[in-house]
Amino acid sequence: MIPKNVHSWELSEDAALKLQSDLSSKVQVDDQLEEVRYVAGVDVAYEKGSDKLVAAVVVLDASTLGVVETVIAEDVAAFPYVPGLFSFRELPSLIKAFEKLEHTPDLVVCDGQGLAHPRRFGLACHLGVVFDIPTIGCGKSRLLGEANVPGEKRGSFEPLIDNDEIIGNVLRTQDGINPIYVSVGHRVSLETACDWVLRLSSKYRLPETTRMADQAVNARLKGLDR
DNA sequence: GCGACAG
DNA sequence: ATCTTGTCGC
Repeated sequence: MIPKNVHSWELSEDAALKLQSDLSSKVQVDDQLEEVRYVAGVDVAYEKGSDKLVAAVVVLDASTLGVVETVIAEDVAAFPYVPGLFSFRELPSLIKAFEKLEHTPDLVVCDGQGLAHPRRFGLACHLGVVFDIPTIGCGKSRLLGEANVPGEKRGSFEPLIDNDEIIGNVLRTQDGINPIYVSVGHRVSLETACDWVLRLSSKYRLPETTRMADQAVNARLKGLDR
């Protein structure tokens, strides 16, 4: 698939900050989902001592959760890891992978936050706006905000709050297992986002989409040094 | 000034 | 994210 909103990735940190503020106005927070036939997961992994990385997008059939397509892109990170500017490090590689995709996903589950971000423009929002596609932010840990501890049962959740604003949900996907952080990426409401994440996390802590992408990325990483 | 800080 | 040792659970 082809990016709809493109911009330069050769940016200083200051320019990246400004771009986030500008692009954040393009994020859609309401449900604009078609029939969800394909759900995609994305992940990136790094080669130990270098900035070489592998990005993967895995498309699953939404009803059977079977893998429909897997694409990989090898790349070199050109931006450092800076909390709050995460997308400028990983998105260029993910875009290369998406450009190889033959199936257009109806929904993308991202590995990182969406609106639960200092400028309300985490990786999930950025990816969503670049392709103008529905995305969900799904993080293993918290970047920003405060929340009560959700109940121990799968499906329990508590709002994640920053500045008196609900920026996401802390969601328990498995009984007694650490909850995860779900937030809106683009064109999906928070309620719908949590519904999907819960549905995709019926067996493990993380969504099946994320697990498949992680698996694809690490398989390629091993193949690199042989 | 000090700590916190997606991956 | 990646590295690492021991421990627990299926």
